[in-house]
Amino acid sequence: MATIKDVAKRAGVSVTTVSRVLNNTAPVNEATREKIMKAIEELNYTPSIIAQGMRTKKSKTVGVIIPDYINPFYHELFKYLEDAARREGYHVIIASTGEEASDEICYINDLINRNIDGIIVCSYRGAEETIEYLLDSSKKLPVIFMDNLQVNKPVNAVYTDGYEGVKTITGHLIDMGHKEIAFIKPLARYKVANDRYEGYVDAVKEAGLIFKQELVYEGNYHIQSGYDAGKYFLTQVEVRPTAIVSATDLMAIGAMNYIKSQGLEIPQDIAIAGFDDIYMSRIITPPLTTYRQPIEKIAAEAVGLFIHKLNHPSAKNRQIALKGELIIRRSTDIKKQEVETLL
Amino acid sequence: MATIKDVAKRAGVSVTTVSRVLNNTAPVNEATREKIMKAIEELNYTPSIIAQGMRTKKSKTVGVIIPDYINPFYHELFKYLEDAARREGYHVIIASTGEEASDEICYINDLINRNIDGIIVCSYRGAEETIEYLLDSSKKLPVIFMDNLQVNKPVNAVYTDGYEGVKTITGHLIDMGHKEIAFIKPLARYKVANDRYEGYVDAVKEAGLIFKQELVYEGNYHIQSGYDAGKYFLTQVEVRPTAIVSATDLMAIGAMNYIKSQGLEIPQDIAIAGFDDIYMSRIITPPLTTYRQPIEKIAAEAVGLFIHKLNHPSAKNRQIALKGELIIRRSTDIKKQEVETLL
DNA sequence: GTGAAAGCGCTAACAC
DNA sequence: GTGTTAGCGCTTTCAC
Repeated sequence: MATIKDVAKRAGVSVTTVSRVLNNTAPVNEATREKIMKAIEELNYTPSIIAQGMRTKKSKTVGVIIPDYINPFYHELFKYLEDAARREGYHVIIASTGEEASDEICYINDLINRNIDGIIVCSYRGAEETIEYLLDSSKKLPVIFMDNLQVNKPVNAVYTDGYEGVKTITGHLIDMGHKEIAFIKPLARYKVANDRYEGYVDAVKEAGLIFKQELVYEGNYHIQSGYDAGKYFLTQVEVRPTAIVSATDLMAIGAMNYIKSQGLEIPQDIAIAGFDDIYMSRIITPPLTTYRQPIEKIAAEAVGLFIHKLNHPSAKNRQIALKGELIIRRSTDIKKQEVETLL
Repeated sequence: MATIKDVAKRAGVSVTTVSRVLNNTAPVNEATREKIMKAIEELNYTPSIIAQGMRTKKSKTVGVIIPDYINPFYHELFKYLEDAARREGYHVIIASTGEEASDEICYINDLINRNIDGIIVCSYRGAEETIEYLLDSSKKLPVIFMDNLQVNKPVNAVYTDGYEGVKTITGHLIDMGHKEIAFIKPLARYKVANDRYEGYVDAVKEAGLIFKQELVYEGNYHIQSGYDAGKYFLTQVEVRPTAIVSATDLMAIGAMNYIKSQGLEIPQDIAIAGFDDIYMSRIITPPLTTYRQPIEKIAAEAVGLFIHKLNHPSAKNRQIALKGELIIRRSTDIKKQEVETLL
């Protein structure tokens, strides 16, 4: 690997000058510049990011904290995040969250002492301590939440408007003639979860339907809890709902599986809709109606927010709520295809 | 962030001594060691990996090249890879492969000048140039292939025995009484693909069945090509097969979708089996019979190989072929559950 | 417009 | 057992 010294020697100039043309940090004589460019070319030189980081305390790397690896939504999100970051010249290091809060904090520290330039936190649902630690870190480096946390401090955040989303999708079910609509609710700790819940409640109430607490099941984001929710709605409630809205696709798919296991038809016997639009949702039968999160845009905005905060550390934090899109498929609409042909 | 200097000052010793206790690189007086440990504790010091890398040319980071993000198998693999690497104190940086071979090489270079300590290549299916470049790089740093490439040079590799796997699964179908068994073949460029194909061919022949070329469809790993394969087998061949074996779960799922769209029943009208055991395979209906890749073990072995090569650069390269496991589900066996209850 | 020199935080000879 | 020193590859004053 050629170093800046090699380039300087070959071009017959000092390393300073080479650095200058590399970073455009001061005017350089055109002839000198050309000599240097030629040397760079010939030596196939690229500056060592490590050495740069040593001086500048920057690493052109951003840490991404992903809640659990269970939900494929995060895999997809991560991909777009990686793409968006790369387009800006950044690498991405993943930090999955574990069990022990203290381990997590160690891990975050580990990232920080790799001089990462910022942290993007995807829907963290772990320990309060870790959140606090992240909030604290955000004084020192950009921390972007892909979520709408219920915290007093106005953090930098980007997320899909869950209130609007669930309201839209519940409205769709109401339009389809359903009167008894159940909801699989996410754990209520954070605002993003409550937003979705409130979207459901308001849609039901505004349509003049009766809101029934027993039609709300609290899931834990895992597919199994969607399955359990399906079982609950089919066996434990007084009047069986004719439709189910789930706060995530994955739980909706879990519920579908229970319903199918009982020999019931979707959507004829019971309609079902999710939220996210993960890849799986179009593959399964019947394909799942859902509210698509604008995942690519979310990723781009998050990286944008990060870059902005990096360049303007004192800039006011922003919360960006993005609209998603209602995707109607067979699971709520019998007129749609039983199997998607465009995979 | 405290530095080694701060620790040295606080402990009243030189930085060298601190470095020594940090790295256990020379004996240190017990009393001195304790003083230093105390200072480290008090300052909450952790060494800067960047600065360490500056000297040692190591970064405690490994680059992972993932072929496409379409197949969820790679998401799952990546997770285990990350876990295994972390357990060894390594971070993982992802390098997805793109369209342009020259871009890819740039990207690999970019990783290398971040001083990554090695590269793990997952089933790369891209440009020949890139492979060459990687092979060339492997002279300088450990490169582990998670694949069995058809190259003359004996690389470091770990992979699931595809011959054995597909032979097992085809054998299972034969045991179930099938005589006309079709195969969705992967692109044949690399050994790993041909292994699977040969497993199919040998299973058919050894069972005394007639091998028919028209029952082999060449897919491109995407789900859509599985769908196309299903269509081909149902509409273009003389005698419709009663069973289909696919070289990947994803293509099997694509084929299932076509079959279901035609109103046929799986496995009654046609049985189908895959290879991989991705998460989706147990969620869909009917659940998919498959040959499970020992993904966690693959990841662990790959990281092990990497570490070993790092510590013994001149060690002979090894190819590790792992056995998988036949997972029988409803898609080939009517006696199994229509829907998995354990998600 | 250009260069010399210091220094980022660390490790590794080399001395003592 | 411990300290001094050089230097990894780069950026950045400060001179000229």
